[in-house]
Amino acid sequence: MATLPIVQYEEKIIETVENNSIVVIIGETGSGKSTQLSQMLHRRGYSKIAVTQPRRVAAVSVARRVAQELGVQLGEEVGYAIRFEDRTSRNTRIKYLTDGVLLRESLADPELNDYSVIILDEAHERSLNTDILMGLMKRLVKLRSSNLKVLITSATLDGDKVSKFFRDCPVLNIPGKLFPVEVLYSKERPVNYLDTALKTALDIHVRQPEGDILIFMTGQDDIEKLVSKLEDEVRSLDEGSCMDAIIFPLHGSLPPELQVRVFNPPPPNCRRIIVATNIAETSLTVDGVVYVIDSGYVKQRQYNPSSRMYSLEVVQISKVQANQRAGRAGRTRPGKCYRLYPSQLYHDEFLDVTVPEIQRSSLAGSVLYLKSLDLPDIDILKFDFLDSPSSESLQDALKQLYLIDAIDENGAITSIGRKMAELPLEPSLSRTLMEANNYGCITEALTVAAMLSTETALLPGQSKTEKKRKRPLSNLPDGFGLGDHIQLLQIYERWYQTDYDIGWCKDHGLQVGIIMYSGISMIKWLVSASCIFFPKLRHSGHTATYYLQLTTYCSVGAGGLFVILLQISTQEPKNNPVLNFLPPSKSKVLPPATYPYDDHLNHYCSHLALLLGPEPSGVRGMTFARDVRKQLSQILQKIAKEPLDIKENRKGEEFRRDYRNLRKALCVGYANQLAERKMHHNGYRTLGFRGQIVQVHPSSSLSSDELGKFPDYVVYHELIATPRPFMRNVCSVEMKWVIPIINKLNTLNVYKLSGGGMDHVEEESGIPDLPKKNVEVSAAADDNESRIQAARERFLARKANK
DNA sequence: AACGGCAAA
Repeated sequence: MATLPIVQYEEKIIETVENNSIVVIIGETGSGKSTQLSQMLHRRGYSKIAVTQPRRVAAVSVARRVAQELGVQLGEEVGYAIRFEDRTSRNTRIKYLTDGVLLRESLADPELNDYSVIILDEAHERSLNTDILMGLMKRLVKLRSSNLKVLITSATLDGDKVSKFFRDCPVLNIPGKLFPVEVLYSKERPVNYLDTALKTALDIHVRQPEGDILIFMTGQDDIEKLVSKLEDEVRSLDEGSCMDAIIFPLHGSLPPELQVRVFNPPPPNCRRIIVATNIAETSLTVDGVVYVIDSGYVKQRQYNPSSRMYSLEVVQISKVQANQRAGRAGRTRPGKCYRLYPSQLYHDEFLDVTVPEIQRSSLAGSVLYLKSLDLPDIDILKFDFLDSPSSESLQDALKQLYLIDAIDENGAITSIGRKMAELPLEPSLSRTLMEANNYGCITEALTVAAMLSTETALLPGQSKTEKKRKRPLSNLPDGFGLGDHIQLLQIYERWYQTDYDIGWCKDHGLQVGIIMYSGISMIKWLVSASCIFFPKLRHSGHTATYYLQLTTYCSVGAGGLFVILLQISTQEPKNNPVLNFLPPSKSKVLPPATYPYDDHLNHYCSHLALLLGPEPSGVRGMTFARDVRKQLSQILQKIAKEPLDIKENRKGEEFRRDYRNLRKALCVGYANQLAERKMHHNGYRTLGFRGQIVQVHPSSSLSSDELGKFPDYVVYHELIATPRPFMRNVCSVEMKWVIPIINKLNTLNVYKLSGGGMDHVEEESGIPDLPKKNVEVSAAADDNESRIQAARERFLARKANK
């Protein structure tokens, strides 16, 4: 601890913080900023300190580490708060939280008066939430200049910019504890970066002394190709000519038990070669890496506000990213970084900093959030961001919010919008929930919202053997052909009928997800699943017998958080290492009566977290949906004036063949995401400005009629160009529900929405200096008028046919 | 008939 570089700077840091409201800290990797800054300020007597982290695991593991260093019980003086889990108490003085949680807290108390210090950690990653927080902090220090200190940690290349943003606040540089990394550039950009990476890796393997190799690629496809090529090449090397090599793929859609394999130390005289996405850039740290091969590329999600479409593109990384990648080689000893691009390219073409997420995302949710804060002096279009999103993007957000009644025609937040902002959902889904309450289908709508929040519950398993196996999707409900929202609802209802049986998910090819337990919640789980102590777990009410097996354990993050993965299966495991792993005295019986909690076990478990999941791929599966649903219904109950009729779920009501009320609610909620089928084929045109021609995604459960035609109108959850434009997750709606929305589209006036109509200067000038957008509005209005006419005619024609 | 970088409330 004493060797952390930051310790020498304590006096300087404290002095600067005492004299300034905002301080930027440039803390390189290994400087100890995440664990030490909060403790220094705590020692200095600041009453309550919040430290934000962009990732949940980081918030938990750093808090755990700090509690350990201070010798206190986690959740007392030192605690953390992440979604679904608040481990703090009245005594908590240092609180680690995800930036999303702090944003939620500031909704309840915009001045965040609970805190005397707020530290925004990892601000250089420029996550959407951190950027909004930076804007808010700038205001807050003015309001609370006497009793609030803000610290922002960033990267070398970004520090001056952040300082400038905060009125030239002081910047402190804290060196890191990395070993030197020699950077080698290639002479030119390779034609085929996959082959070049292959050659470079083999060259290192054959010529260079021991040390693991980490290769940064862009995605799963390239990783799998490179892994198999590397395996072939390594196998064909002469026996004994060099050391062995073991090759691991590493990316987010890999099941966690395969992800954590890279943490196992390699056998003697064996080199690990890890082929990874940028998951290894920040989220996972592998010790022992000495050589990094950097392709210079990354896949980025991009939002285009004029087409309202997302795309996933391979782009050049930024200098900050390149340096972060290089740094991965110097964690345990001096290393080397092989950049597969020329040094000139790095200096001349690479952006200093990654394009912030706020400039790459749809902003409807963020704008609604800001509106709901009621900041009196703030015009949303002029909100002071470190990097502003384009005005087109902000206007897009305003239009969307207007269409779903979250703001009125003058851009002011409505009472509906206020309630929507309370829900941790995209605006269209929170609007759907509001409407569903009026139509008596809130129970179902909650489930739909929760299932859509998982994004990946229905994805098939990723491993090759999984792909060969035919997905038994045919056994799953089909949504009666009405669309994916209905199908997701039916799937969840089925799962509910099995009493949330994890085996059922597995049998039906659904992602289960990971449940993260720690501390007391983990002990509770251990007790309830006494299978740890008895290898057989009999699932109550069912005849099947499940077995639990410890598959692996490892430590992640700087705080030394231990993760155990347990696997549930219906096959009897060959061995059960759990019994060996637990302290011998506790490995027999733990009767529920001794809980809470056997001191020894409690102490033991306070340094453990447990990830439980049979075969999750990505963290978000069915268990996540269940957590989200519970959270949403709690929030809804809280903000409702009268008690709501929310049931845990409905059983066996599949006779509701048309789900009319639910689809009606969805139509209102997704008024900004409507599409109309083209006359003569199954393509759709999105309604609203600049209609896009799009197709229903082939994976959709939406079915066509006997003539092979899709419904005339659908709502969609997302537009994605991959690279052809698709609507992902669609639901059939009826024209008569759509007409009021089209009418509303006609009243849309961006000028007024963005507050321009209230701008005195422009009004008094008398010059009708209408922005271009107004021209667009009238053009769109004509367009819509003719479309309504056409729709009416078709409607009447169909009626006449019947 | 497509196919998914990483986060988070």
